[in-house]
Amino acid sequence: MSPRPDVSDERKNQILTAAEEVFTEKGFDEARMNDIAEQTGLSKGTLYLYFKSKDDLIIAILDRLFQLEFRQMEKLIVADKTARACIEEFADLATRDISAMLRLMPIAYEFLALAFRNRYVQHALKQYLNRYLDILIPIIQRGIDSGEFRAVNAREVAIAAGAIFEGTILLWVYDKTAVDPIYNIHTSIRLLLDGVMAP
Amino acid sequence: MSPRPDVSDERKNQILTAAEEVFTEKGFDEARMNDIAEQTGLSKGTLYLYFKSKDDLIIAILDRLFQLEFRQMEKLIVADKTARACIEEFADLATRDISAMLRLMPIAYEFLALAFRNRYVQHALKQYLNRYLDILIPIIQRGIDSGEFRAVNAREVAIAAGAIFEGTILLWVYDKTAVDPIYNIHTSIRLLLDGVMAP
DNA sequence: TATACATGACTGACCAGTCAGTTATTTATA
DNA sequence: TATAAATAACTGACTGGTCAGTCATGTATA
Repeated sequence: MSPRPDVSDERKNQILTAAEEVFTEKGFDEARMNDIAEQTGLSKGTLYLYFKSKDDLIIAILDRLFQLEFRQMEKLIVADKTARACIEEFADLATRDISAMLRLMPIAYEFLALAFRNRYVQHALKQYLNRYLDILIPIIQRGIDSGEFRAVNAREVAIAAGAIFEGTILLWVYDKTAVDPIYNIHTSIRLLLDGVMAP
Repeated sequence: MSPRPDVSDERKNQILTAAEEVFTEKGFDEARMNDIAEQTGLSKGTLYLYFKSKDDLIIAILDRLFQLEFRQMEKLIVADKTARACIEEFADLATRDISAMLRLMPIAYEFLALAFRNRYVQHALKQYLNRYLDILIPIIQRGIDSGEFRAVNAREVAIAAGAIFEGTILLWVYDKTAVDPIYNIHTSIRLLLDGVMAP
């Protein structure tokens, strides 16, 4: 028997949550390992018991973030709904926990910048987009086949919808007073769908 | 008379161009002032004759970037065209020099991340969005008033178009093989416009 | 000769990562 | 029950490398 219960999973998550907070506030480079240690209530040495480097910690945050996103996507229930209703529900789902998401945008854009130089980050983002397309394209195709939608290209529509989602948040970063992510994502998706509906 | 001709404007631009290159490749934090000096063919000390700090240099790059963008926007000629044609020309214009733009995306996303912590960057991005909206909203409104478009909200359409533009490039960063910025921006804008046209 | 322009070795602050030492908890033994 | 042994968990002062920014010293041109 171990002389003490294993707390490593708990500690790892505790550290990741603290790191997320500190990185969000200061950025990857301005954040000090000491800041993160302080935020957890642990010492700097302890961080290195659970993560072998600062970079390792950053990558672990990326992984946890995408796990969450994927779990979110899987909540979509397709059964007996119109394609339009499915896509609108998808938008609902995506905007449901938006305040938690928006909080993490400083990190998200650092990851996007990192993607140009870091293969692992690059691969994670690629996976994310393709997982999204694999869900949305069949729904749109079903809408086309059933005559609900015009004979558009399903992939092009899926990319347009994805661009609206990501782009609206980006515009919100440009000016938080000019754009309301939830509202504008919904109105934009509706305009797009209007352009796709069969006459 | 000065003992030598004033080269400071030329030097500044030379340094900015070199810095842009190095920052694009390595990111703001991994880039060394020595790297930039080497890229210009000047010495590190000389950089500090023209820019008082690394941060100052980064901000100067931001300023030059937006100057260029604004000059690009002003090329749009509105006279005697349908609103739809105007918006499509706007998309043409925006995608014309896209390869130069895409090259700078690593920097662009670093600026977006910076915007959360740096007031100056924040203000520059805000200006940019609002300048864009000030151009596009009147065009769309004109389309509505003339009966070319349905009675939609001009601002919502402008934001949707902006989101498509910015979001498509973002999706391209996610996966450069899955998205073709020029092609997908055009198809998406067209789908949106289809949704806006009067029946 | 006067001076704008340029240099690059140098410095000092900074910080990721280390490690010798400490503390806390459980188990084994008497 | 008391004590000792075992070890997981944790600590924080320290180190070595790094790099932005400086400045004493050139150099070329009017």
